[in-house]
Amino acid sequence: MKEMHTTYNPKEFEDKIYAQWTERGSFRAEIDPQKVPFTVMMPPPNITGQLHMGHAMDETMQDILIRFKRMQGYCALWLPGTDHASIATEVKIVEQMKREGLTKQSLGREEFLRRAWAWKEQYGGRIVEQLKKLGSSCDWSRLAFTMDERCSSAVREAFFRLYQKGLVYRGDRIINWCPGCKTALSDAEVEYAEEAGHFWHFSYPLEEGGSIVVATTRPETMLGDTAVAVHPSDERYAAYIGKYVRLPLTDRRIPVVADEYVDPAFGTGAVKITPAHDPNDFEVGLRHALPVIRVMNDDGTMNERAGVYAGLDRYEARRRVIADMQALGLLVKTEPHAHNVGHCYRCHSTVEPIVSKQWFVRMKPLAKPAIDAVVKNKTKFTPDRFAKIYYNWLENIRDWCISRQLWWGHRIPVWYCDDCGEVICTREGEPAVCPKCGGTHLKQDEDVLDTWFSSALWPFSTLGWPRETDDFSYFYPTDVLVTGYDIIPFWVMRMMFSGIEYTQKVPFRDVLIHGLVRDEQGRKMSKSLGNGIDPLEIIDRYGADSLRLALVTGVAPGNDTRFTDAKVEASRNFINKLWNAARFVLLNVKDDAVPALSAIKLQPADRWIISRLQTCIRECVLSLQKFDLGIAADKLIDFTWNDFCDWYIELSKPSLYGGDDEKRRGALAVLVFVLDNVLRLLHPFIPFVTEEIYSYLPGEHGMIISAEYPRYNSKLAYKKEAGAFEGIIDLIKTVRAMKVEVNCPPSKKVHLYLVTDSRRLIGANRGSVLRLAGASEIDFVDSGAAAGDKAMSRVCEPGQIFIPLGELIDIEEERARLQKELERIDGEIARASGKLSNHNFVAKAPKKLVDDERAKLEKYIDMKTKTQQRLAAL
RNA sequence: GGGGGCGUAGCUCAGUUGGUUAGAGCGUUUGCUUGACAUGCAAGAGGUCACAGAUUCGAGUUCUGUCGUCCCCACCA
Repeated sequence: MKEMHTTYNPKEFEDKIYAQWTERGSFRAEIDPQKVPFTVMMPPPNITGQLHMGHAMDETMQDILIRFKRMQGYCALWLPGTDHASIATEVKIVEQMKREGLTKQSLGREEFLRRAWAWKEQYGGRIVEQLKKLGSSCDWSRLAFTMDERCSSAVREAFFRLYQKGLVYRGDRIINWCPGCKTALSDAEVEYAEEAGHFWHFSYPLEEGGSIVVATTRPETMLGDTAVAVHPSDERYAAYIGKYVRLPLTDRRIPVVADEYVDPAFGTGAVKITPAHDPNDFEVGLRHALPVIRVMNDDGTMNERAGVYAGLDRYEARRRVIADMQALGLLVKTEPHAHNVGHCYRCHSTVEPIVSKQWFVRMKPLAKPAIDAVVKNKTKFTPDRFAKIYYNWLENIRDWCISRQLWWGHRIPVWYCDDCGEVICTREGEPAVCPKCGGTHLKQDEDVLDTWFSSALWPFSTLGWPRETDDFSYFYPTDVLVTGYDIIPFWVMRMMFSGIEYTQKVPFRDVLIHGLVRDEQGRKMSKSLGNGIDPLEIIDRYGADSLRLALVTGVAPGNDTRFTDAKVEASRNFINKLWNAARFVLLNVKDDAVPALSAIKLQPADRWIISRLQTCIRECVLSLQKFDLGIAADKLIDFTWNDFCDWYIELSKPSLYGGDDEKRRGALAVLVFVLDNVLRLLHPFIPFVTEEIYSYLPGEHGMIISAEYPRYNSKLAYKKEAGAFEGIIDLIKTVRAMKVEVNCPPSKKVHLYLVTDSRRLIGANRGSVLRLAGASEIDFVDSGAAAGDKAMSRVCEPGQIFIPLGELIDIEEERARLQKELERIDGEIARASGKLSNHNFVAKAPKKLVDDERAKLEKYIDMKTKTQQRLAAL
């Protein structure tokens, strides 16, 4: 039999084991009608991305669930993939081209796309390799990409269906325009941040004399003003309604209109209306049939409609407008004003609301069924409070702008007829002839779709939809989606309504939401702060298992967590403990044949640990089923370290070294049995080290990844025996504490005198008690007198302990200690009898609770008597 | 303006449907080269569960309010 290394060194086996899993196809989900499928779709990381802690946590949680279900016998599919990340990737490629002195325009669309694909080939696989280092057991044979053929045909089909149903439309609307990326953005892609700005009050002269003062934070937009609005019931301005204003800096004549939108209490109570550059103004403009004058170009400079300001950057234009207004004596005042400014989530440029012709998805009809599905519990959020956030989004949703003025992405499958203007959307192929006029001058829409349009189809596009593939019919709908709360609006919500709309089924039954991984000080990890911790570096230092465990312990679903080296070290220490426990077991096994559990006579300690194991299995499986990964991990660590290592292994030593071969073989059988269970229980959390240790276990067995997950076995619960055995543990702990109290060195053996009813049980565990309590002899006596006058005493679960300590003990100190103990016992008696004298408690509380309380009271009364006797004897 | 989280040991956090003496890791105190492990072992110290009410036989847990703190959404120019 091969021997384990003396120290836990993950580097020696993690890569090797991953290769073994891959070679054996352990991750591959083969459709099996006999099995129940369990499917998880990996949130596809961006091809531009590098693995960060957020991914590491997300992947770890998914891998835990997948490995757990796989071991439970499900046909577990974890489907991996990457996202083309339209805007993020295009930004990177443009940057790269810029360094070479190239632009999109100079290169042309075709050449640009060729470079983009080359870029994808070069970097798109990087994150996939990083995922493997974590131990992710995904089915790489099904690796998907949002722009591969499968996903692209799903996008085409989805768009076509929406078009047929009139759920997509093209129109001029105010959208968020990013002058940096030169594309439209959806509402979700804008991030707001408070900035110190100014509020400029401008005086607009009325045609008939007098003036009206408006306030603005974006003076340059006044060049596109087409009205001034006041509240209809605002008396101050009642006389001006219907009159005209001469818009300064231009020669335009614009009306004063009345609109409910204006808040008379804010600012001057008069608002300049710029329909082309403000969403609210746009609405006002529609109500009053105002012209829409767009004064800005796509790159953030002013256009020819801005007159003398044409060609200036928006901020330069702002300065000039202010200066010119001041020169005209029309700048009434400037006041500081903090306001929220929208920024592009990719390049962080200040976003401009601009009127523009874009494609939109009509959201109202899609949102309703998506809300209902969660209300009706077809899809369940964990923790469920996130359902509220989901509702909140969907209930207030506006139409989704899906066109992007980019090249990298799914081109909008719409053609325009140059001859008659007909708009053509086809299910597949490229139309050659206009169905309306027969013309052949057809041009495809220049724009691509929002990246999230294809991600929204992820749970089924990856399985072959719209074709009725075997994968699709077997694995869909998926079971659980694991993701962070920050992308509920981007992704979760959109998958929900898309899944329901296209497949008539919710795309997943559960959504497990986790929080953010923060740095040691609780700050969000970010590139700009430079406070990100590289998971790969942590893996290099501690191994993937330690990282994984650190990411799930002490974490509650949905809550943010801080990542610290100390946490990884704690996990590493645990794994080291497990490693050494295994080493202990296996060193003792040597080349012996280990008997089956059923073939040996179980000792009390054996039944105790086996019973504790059953409890652990039950609680662990229950927690995993509820997605309480942190709790499950805690229970496993606690059982392994405390019950198994600190108690059972120590308890087994007298059997192993006592010279009784039957006992030795019995202890070995139990040690191997428990170790085997512990490894399988822990495998989803720390797959590498459990696989490695498993390979050293005696007997014929395959790999742990395909082993069965432990199941609770009521026949092995041994409730009564295990309960009784707790008394032995209490006895040992009490003796240990007694020795420490009097500074008796652990190496000095003491003589125990016990007054107890549990002579048989203690007798059966005599060796363990002597060894673990550090005692030389045990005598069962009827009273403490046998221990002599100068003895100390304590009451424990099985009875009363006396230890004659001769000169080692100070009578006065012991008396004081007993006095203190008596006070504590009195407190307990008061508490218990108080509870029991409460008629309501006795009458209304469950019977078991009342009985327990009575038993406790009796125990304390007994303890009090014994302690008092001891005090008197001193 | 709307919604949500958090406030528990020195620090970071768990705490399942209300029910023994409120837990863990780290830190800390004392002792220990105990035939797997000092990445360890044993024994400890350390908590008015933010505050005030309410419900209940019983509240860290449920409800109401207050304070502090963080986040998301909306975006009154």
